[in-house]
Amino acid sequence: MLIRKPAATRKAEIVEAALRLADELGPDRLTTEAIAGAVGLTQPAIFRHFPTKQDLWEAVGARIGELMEERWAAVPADEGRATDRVRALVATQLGLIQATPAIPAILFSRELHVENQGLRRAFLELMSRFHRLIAGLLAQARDDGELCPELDPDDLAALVIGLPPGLAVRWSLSDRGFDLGEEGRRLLELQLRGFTSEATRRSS
Amino acid sequence: MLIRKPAATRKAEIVEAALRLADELGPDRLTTEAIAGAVGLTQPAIFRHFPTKQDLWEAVGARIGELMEERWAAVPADEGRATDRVRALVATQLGLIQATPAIPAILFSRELHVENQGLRRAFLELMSRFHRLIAGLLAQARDDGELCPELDPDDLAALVIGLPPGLAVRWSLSDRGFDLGEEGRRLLELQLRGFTSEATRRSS
DNA sequence: TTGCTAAGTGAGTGATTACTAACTTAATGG
DNA sequence: CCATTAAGTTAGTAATCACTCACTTAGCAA
Repeated sequence: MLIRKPAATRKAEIVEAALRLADELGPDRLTTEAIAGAVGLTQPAIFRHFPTKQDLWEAVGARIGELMEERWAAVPADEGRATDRVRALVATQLGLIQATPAIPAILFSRELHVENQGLRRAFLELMSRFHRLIAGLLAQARDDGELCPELDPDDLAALVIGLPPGLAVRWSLSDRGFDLGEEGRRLLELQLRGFTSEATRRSS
Repeated sequence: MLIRKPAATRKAEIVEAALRLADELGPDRLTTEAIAGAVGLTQPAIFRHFPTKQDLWEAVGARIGELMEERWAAVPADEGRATDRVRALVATQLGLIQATPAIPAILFSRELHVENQGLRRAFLELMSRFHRLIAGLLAQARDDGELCPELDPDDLAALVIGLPPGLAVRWSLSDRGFDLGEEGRRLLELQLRGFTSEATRRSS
């Protein structure tokens, strides 16, 4: 018959289905009916786990944050050159967008901006932390003589973190017609090369 | 009493209102009722001008394309250094996003991606033309000795056109808490500087 | 084995929304 | 000044959707 699962498990299933369907249908067209169907439940069952749809969006937002942090954490913190760690961190962002393509649309969706200011601020905080992380690594790279010393690591980091979403626009418009990770890595090389100090460039 | 306007004028008013409201309410929450209210008409009047809501979205999309082209065309084609024209073109993109902040959300919206593939392709074509435009200018700059000769202008252009949307994500998450144009121009300077050939950098 | 808890269902509701049909009247050209 | 055209209105409809409520039963602990 029907298998009942503990609430925590179901909640996770629902959030995951919501993320997938938000991509397939668009964040706006995401209905509780569609989610229920994907999970294999009736529509009212969703409301047992999330009293309102906004609660569901909140959980989806939190999940995206978790996914980001998980992937950052998987990048070893203290080995290799600082620039290599920047490469790895950017690669996680590209991989995340590829695995969960609804993310850019959700970041711009008004679920986040009009409906849920708190969540918007949470994402801003997350992005700021990522910014500081990258900026710190770039500062370290600069101190190691890898990067041009007169460039501001904060500004460089802004360019680096803008790269994945900037590329995602073209990826999205092209109907995902190219490999986001591959293209992103190639462009990041170019980006980092522009920051490189002449001494290092000659020596490597 | 009620002022009647020719269909062409009303259509333009409706599209403009839709663009503004798509930002305020989100592209998803954009209802014919809200548009009608903003234009000063009753809701069914919208359907006299646009038989279906999809026709309206198509017109909105076409309008965005027009706005882009208008602004590009305003950049003088044959004066100044090639890099200065790149600066001017990027500035138009930043200005457009600032003036019509719904654009990024619309680019990712499923109105465009699931509902209206033709429009998506039109935007891709528009972006490709912009890409070629920038790449051509960068190639020219390279030939003028302004840019490092071994860098591929196509890839450099990809970084340059990704800058405005990449920055728009942060702008949006920060609740538009900084000047997009100003920040964008500063980062573009940094970006271009990375592409600059050493000879030029020393001489300027 | 049994009794309790909570996951899930069936049936429904009010609000919203894209869209229609029949009618009205402002604007325009002759 | 009048007739025609077309912009706009009033009233309504079918569909969709978030959400509710009373009820059922799977799963677990004692």
